[in-house]
Amino acid sequence: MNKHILVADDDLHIREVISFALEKAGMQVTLAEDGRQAIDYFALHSIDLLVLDINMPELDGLEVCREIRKTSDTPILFLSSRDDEIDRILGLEIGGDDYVTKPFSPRELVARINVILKRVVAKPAAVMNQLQHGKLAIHLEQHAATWNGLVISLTATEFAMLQLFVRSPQRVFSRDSIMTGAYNNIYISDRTIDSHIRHIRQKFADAGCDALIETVHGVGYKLALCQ
Amino acid sequence: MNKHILVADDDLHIREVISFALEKAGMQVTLAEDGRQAIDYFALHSIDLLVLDINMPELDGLEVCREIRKTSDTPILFLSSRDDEIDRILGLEIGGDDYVTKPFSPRELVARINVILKRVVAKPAAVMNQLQHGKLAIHLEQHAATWNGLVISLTATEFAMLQLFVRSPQRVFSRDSIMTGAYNNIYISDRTIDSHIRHIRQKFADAGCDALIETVHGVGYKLALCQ
DNA sequence: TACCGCTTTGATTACCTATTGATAAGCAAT
DNA sequence: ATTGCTTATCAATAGGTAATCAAAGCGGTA
Repeated sequence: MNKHILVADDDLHIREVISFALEKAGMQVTLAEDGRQAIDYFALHSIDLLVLDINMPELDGLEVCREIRKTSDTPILFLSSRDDEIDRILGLEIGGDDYVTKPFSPRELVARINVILKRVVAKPAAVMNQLQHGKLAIHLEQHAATWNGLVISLTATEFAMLQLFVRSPQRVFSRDSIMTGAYNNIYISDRTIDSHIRHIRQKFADAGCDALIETVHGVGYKLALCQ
Repeated sequence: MNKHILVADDDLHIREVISFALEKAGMQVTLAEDGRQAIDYFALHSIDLLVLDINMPELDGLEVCREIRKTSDTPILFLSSRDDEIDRILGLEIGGDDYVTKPFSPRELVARINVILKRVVAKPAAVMNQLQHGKLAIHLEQHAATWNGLVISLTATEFAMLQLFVRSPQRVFSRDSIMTGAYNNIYISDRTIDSHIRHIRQKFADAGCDALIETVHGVGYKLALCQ
């Protein structure tokens, strides 16, 4: 259960301080003197978290991170000496999880490591329950649509039809397939479909959106690009 | 109560880092992958604060802010990658409340968010057990509701139903889901639900609150925005 | 037991939506 | 331009849903 932390720093004193603090916090610590050692050790051991100094000769922390990230999502915490060094640590290319600037308090380092480690087992954040198509959004739970942030109230049937369109944005729906998809295959007149289309168009036009639904002559209707 | 934060960033890793940090700080977090999603989500949910990445494809954070500001004063905190972007943000017409430059420490972000939130509502941390939605408050321990400070006495069933609504504002509840959520899945007539809705509406109307619960024809009922 | 307040329900009315046919407008090929 | 077909529009109707109310059922209390 006690976590295995791999620490890479070229400064012996720092290594000692960190090692002492982490072991005191019940973690298993492995120390690397440079990036090369860290990468090699990582390849053959199961590590729960890496602590990487950015400023190391030869292979610096960022490069180590890049290398690690090719094969692993193991959390990485960076140590940096100056603020300007830490460009994009938390950003896209690198993929760090947090950073600490030197000088740091060992206690803070431990605290931050614990935070990151807890995250691994934490629940994923709530998923946004909406379908998106350009400026159009379908809010399933709220049973409502928005266009460019404007709420557009739809009746149950209109909502079902629009939802059908958004779920297959580029597809052309014949009136028959609308009957099957938005209703339960009940037969209704083609005029009924037209009528609902008209109402939907009207409501969106009122919100400033012309041309949400396009007519494909002789075939049916489809959702426009509507960006 | 626990605040609802909407975070928009196109970088998955950043979203994860932020989401974890904020949830750990007791906030409710919703993640958006782009500005469009954020705007549309915002339209139908009560959000206490937005975190917007400035650098997003399509609709960037500044544009999102501009859009939001047309209708709302909800605090906005920007994430920016470069310092030179920041001058414009704070100075000009945009209307952001703070900014954080990447890379940032999650802890710093939380701290700044808390500062902003406290500025908006300087409230004592005493009363914990209540749900809030605009002027409506559900006092769980007292088993009572208040609207705009006025106490509204509710029966047990009415209280259970209203609580269900407040826990998911703007969500549409079918009569069935009300039975499941507010009762214990016991079958009762649809008229019973109507009746309780009527009583709740009546009591709030007496307190000066019309349109607390909206009817979604053919679907069910939902709590109005009601700010 | 009788009372009282809350819950439940059926009946009635009011309201809203869906549907449709008629008519006008639009499109495409001759 | 004409013709034949497809789509748009509209208003009226049918059908379904919600609001309201009164009365009955239920459970606790005096």
